[in-house]
Amino acid sequence: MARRGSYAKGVAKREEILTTALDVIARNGYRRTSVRELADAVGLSQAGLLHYFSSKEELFQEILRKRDEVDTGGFVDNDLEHPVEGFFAVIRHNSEVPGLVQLYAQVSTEACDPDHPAHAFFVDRYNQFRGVFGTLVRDEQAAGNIDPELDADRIANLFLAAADGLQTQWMLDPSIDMADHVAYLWQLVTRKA
Amino acid sequence: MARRGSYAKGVAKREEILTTALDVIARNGYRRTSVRELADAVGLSQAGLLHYFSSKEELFQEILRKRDEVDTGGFVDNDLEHPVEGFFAVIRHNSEVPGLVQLYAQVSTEACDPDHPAHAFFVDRYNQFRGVFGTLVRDEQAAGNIDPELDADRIANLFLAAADGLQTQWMLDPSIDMADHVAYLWQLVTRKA
DNA sequence: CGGCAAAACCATACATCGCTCGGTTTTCAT
DNA sequence: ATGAAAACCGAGCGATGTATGGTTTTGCCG
Repeated sequence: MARRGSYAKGVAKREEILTTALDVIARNGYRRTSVRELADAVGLSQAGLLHYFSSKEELFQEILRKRDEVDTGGFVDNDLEHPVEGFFAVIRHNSEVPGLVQLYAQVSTEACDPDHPAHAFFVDRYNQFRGVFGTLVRDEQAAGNIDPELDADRIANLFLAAADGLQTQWMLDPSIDMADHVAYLWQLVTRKA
Repeated sequence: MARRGSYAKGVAKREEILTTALDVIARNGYRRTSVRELADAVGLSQAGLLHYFSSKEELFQEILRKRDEVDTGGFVDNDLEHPVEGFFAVIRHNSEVPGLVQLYAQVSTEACDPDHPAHAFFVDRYNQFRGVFGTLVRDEQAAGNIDPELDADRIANLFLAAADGLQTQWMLDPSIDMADHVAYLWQLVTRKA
């Protein structure tokens, strides 16, 4: 009943774990990163780390959730001339944090399994993004920048899919420019030949 | 020096392993499938199975390589009125073998790590597909079906990316129609508004 | 045939993994 | 100051992928 919150030291440590874990993954790669290594990197035992995140998968999910918060706060909400520029900015930013991209790709793929603890998180995430991008397209249609005959929902899904799929291609061959390709897709959609 | 080939029994068993493994993965999911389970399913010990595939990852890579052979032989090479229809057919076929799609998504993502044994395989695979789809687009441009001003290579990459990304969305929400969305992207590219 | 090298296959063991359990130490509101 | 909860640990459990050193089976060659 008398539930007490986290101590100051606890919340700081939790934050330290999140940022340090991302560093370790970026350096060692997702596959070779174990809970023991992550615990060592922040000066904890494995059991000590698992006091904060009850499983490895929960820790990873939390890293990605934090990334989403930073991204939507820093890029998407800005008052840009063209709202889609915020989307491009996120993608450009991603190519500077390959460890995060790798982590995202790996976890989101694993979470396709309905039994995965982060399954619901990603289902919800994609639905949110579909909604946001769908209204973005509809706004551009209303503004006369996109042919109103086009299907906004399908276009939204295609953009999310292209962004995801380009990550795979970029990780396999970093000379692939993700933002450039997504911008070209936008050009394909907005062109009025 | 006197290297002898596989016995008849061996090649049959190898084939049985490939098909059975795919069944098991489709039923249990990629995450919950262990080498011991796969070995049991074909009546072998773990060591017996690893005589054919020196590692779990090599086995999975071999399943995907075989899938590619079947797909390109059965769909792409056909003399279709519109060659891109072969591409759509593969995607439609994929939605009937969710286990394979899950396996492909998982392994291709893991193989983004340069140290992964299947890394070179996937780098090569994507380069091949980029080439094939690029010439497909250029052919359509020559035939007057696609605006010759458009960048065939970028479009090819976008199609591969969309196909990959739609797999994630489809696995998270099977009501997403992958083939329909890719066909819509084709419509976006071929339209001459 | 018969022999014999290589393929097919197994029992066992090992290191590492994520995670649990029972405990001790540290924090901090009262 | 005190006591309850948070912070943290040592030890260990079950499962995993894989290496080792062997035995059995196959099928080419003389």
